[in-house]
Amino acid sequence: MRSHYCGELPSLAEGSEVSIAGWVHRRRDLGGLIFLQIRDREGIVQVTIEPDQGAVFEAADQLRSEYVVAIKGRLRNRPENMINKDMATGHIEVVADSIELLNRSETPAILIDGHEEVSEETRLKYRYLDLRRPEMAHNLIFRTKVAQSLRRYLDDSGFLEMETPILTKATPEGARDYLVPSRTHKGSFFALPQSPQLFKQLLMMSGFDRYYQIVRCFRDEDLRADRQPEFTQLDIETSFVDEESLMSMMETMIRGVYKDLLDVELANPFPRMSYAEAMEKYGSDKPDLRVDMPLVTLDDIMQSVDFKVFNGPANDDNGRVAAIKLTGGADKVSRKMIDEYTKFVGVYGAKGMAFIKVNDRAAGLEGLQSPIVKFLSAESAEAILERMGAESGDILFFGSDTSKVVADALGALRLKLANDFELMSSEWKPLWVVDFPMFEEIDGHMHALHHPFTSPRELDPAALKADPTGTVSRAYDMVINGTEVGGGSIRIHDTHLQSAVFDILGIGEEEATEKFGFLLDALKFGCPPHGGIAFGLDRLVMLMVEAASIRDVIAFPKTTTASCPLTSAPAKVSEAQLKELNIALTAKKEAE
RNA sequence: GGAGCAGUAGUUCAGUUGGUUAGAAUACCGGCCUGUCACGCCGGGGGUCGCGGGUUCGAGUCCCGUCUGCUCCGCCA
Repeated sequence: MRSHYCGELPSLAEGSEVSIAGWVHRRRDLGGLIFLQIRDREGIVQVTIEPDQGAVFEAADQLRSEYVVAIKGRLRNRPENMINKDMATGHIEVVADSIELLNRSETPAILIDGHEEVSEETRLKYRYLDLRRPEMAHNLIFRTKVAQSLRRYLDDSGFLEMETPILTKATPEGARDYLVPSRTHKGSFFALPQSPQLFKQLLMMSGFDRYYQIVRCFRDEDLRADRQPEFTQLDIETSFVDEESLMSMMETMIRGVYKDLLDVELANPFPRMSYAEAMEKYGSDKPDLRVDMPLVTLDDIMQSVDFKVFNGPANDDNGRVAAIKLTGGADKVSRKMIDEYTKFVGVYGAKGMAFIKVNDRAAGLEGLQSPIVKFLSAESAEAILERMGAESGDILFFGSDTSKVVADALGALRLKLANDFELMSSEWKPLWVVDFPMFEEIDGHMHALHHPFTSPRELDPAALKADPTGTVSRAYDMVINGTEVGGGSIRIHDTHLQSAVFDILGIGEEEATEKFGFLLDALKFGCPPHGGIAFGLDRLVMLMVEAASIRDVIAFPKTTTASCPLTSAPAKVSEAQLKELNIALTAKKEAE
């Protein structure tokens, strides 16, 4: 039996008897000596075998990369010989007394050393090998420790971990559903949950006033570096609380996780920012406060500038002119880079991007280098520079379009500039974004910014209907370093208010009854005031381990086309299976 | 649905204006080396250039289509 993981060995005294088990990470022969590096989930340790060790030497001589072994031996300190400081166990070695070969291995398809990059495709196809790599093992172990820390806090605070259905009902709003055909009800479908939202609200109505669940959620939408079709949420709901106490608890929980795992003290309390301020200053509802480069609105100055690109949006209620300042950027940003940044903001809908290099702040218009300077009067130029706090050597980038395009374009450019010029501070910057609008009007249709069960501040249904877009909701998002790690709200617990919200969203009475009748019914039977939050566990872990991709914190993730190269899922099913489900496929390719 | 990048040895990549037998590193196999740890040195094996079509005397290279991976926009209440 194994007595220790490799990673634990440095804490043991020299001469300790140890027995380890794992894979041959690497083998080195030097003359008659054999060096083995043995790897398990916790680390790597060197095992040394000398030629006069007889049977042990014979056993070691058979070993190849990725063979599985169990080794008994004694610890020996060898600090003078250890060159590789990266190996955590570098100053010790195990002198083997016995080596047992547990299994052989074919030549691995991918290199596990980690000193060479392997393509994503290969890594996913041989994921079980990829997960042997120390980096991936670390990420996944870290993930379970995050979950442990979260559970510990919630359990200690009286929360009940409860399960909710995976086979459930399709929701009319929100993301595309993954559907599962029903065999017993031919032609009907289950949907996999996008979140346990309604079930957790029903649990509140049942009196389980503190609920949580670490739960898989499913959304059939296109993937991103931080988005998978199935992902894990820490889902929480509580009764008889307001947003203050809930946010306070959740902060404490997240501060605890950072303290436990990274020994980092996050701000106490987290700062708050309104949605309006976040959009205004950062062009985003998840501002990254590590970067100090706010968007500055210039509408009032640009209204009178004789240049349609500026005065158009400046005079339009839905338009905006704003700028950001890259301090000392005039010399660093070449013409070519400006072209690249212009292309970059083009992706967000910006039709162009004006800039001003401030070569000599004292020289007025003469001191400015820019294609747009000819449209500016000395007074308006001075007003812009004054507003921006611009000094000699700075460069300004302008956005002038609809408010949305300006926010998206300059918001993204701000982060790109910070990355390109290494302006990100290394601190952790958490905050709450609050005061979200209840609704958003898109193409004449009302949309819930959060979800349709979020309570508005305005509790009178009639008043809400009179001015839906003017209403602020009781929602809150937790944002850390520009990543939305969690979001929630106080919910509606009044059946009339819930009906009014459905009505505003264009969900008629009939549809509301069909889709959410059970919720509207339940609200009538003594629903306590309640609210909750859901954290994206994958994103939280990703942020904490600084992973570039969500795939690096999930054991078996999907590719960009939502498939799994390891199992070849999704896959075709037999005619018999389809027949049983009463499903006929129509889109047959002629190639088949 | 759209844009960009990539696909060549087990792996990571190079491959010029279209031109002889497609290279390197690493991994693997054999040999040498008694303190290596990305060791070093010598030798060896290893290729459906993603797939299909086209242009051409000749295509890894040019053109068209298609598939796959990654990133972004749309989408993700």
